[in-house]
Amino acid sequence: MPTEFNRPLAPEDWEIIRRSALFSRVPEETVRRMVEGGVVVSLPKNAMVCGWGAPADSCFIVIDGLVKVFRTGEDGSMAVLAIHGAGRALMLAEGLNGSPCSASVETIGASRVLRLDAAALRRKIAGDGRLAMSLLASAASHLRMLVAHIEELKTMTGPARLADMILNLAGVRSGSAQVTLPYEKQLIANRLGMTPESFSRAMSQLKAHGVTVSRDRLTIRDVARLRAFATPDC
Amino acid sequence: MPTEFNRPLAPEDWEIIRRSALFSRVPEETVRRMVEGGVVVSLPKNAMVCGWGAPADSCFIVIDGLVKVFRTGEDGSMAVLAIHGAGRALMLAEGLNGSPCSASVETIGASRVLRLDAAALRRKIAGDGRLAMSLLASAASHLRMLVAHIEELKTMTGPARLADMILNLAGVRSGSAQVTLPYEKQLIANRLGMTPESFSRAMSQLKAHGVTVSRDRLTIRDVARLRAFATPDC
DNA sequence: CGACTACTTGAACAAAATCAAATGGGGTGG
DNA sequence: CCACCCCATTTGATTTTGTTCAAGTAGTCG
Repeated sequence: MPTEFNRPLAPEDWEIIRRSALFSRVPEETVRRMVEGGVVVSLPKNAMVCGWGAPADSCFIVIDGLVKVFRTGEDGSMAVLAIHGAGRALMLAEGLNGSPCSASVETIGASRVLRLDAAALRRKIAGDGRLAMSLLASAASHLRMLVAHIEELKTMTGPARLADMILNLAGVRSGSAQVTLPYEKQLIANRLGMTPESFSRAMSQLKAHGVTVSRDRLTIRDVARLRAFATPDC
Repeated sequence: MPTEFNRPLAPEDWEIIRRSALFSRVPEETVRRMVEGGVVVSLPKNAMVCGWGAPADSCFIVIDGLVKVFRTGEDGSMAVLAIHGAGRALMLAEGLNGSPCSASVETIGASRVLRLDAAALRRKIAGDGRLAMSLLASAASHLRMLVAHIEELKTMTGPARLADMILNLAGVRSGSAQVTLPYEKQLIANRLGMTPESFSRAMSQLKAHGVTVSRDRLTIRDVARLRAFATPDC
């Protein structure tokens, strides 16, 4: 368990938060009030941010690095629910109504997160409808992500899910593209709901659809073609 | 498309909403303000409440009956995300921040829902921190449900998911129990992420673990034994 | 009674997990 | 600098799981 280093919010961290998707449409003054009193926590790789079932007395905002949100079964199996980077909130809904953490969170690389006291946040919201609204918006986007995740799991095959993820990473509509896998393949595999072996085979299949792989760098020859494979109909 | 019958909120409907899990911990006056101006809509079976992608200018609360929340793929495939009964909110997060509906909702039997104007609700929240907090709590519970759903899909086999669902319906820790399936098996199958055929076979497997089936009535000989099958470890 | 729908069952097939064994870097200690 | 080890990844063979297609049963509603 390596040491964690804490300090108050520095200007460059403030900029990251200010610009994040979560707050980009919220008045600056409102954001400032929300993060007031927060502490920046620096964490090494594989550090636990919070554990399932624990009281969520803090909320977090990722400033830097990547974290995985996951559940573990009694048998030690793990299901990755999401992987979050800068600007994403963690344990927001839980912290705000005093419920226990619904999942565990760990860093997957050296990261910095802003820790906010849940009780203080609650007080601020009670007095600021605008802040409440922006947090509700955050919850809504979180919900949409989970819903999309479930839909994927229920309706797409493994290789299709992988293709879909790669296309999202590429973020391009047509032509060719270069993508770098943002983290270990094992983790991606779990996030996509498959074993590392299946992941590897799925990747092989994509080679037949214009994807070349070298290490963690992918080249998509024709984005439209790959999309046609990921979403056969429509 | 059969007619829908609308009328203002009657006292008996008020009681249902007042007592629902969503509002049971919220001050009565707050709840009253929230549902003020709402309209009760009576819907027949298989009526659409709202469709994916449409602007969510209304939020709903189920008063009576059951609705399914689902997504459809471009190819017509359907993925049931949840099935909700009395007291559950629909399109709450979406309505509150003006985003489009993230899923479709249809009744699966004659139902009544309370329709609330999203813009009006938004205004009320901005002025009432307590109301905001209770809605945030609702969003949180919704999140937890989806997270649990994803975990199930990723870590349990079909029969285990079915067993788990039955145990939840029974709501008993030990001994024996009687359960009535609350809706069509096809729908349950989809909700559990499998085909009707697989559902049927899964049910057969459970017979070997002390479950007898007759129509939509199940008898669990020993709850603990079934639980051991659903959650092999721990 | 007959048509319809929901459900069940069977057989063949497809997808993914599992078990087992290679491959291949990257980093460490010598 | 090099040999070696550790770990992630890949590949192969096999088994489990679940889907698909097809046929049959049963209850329901006209």
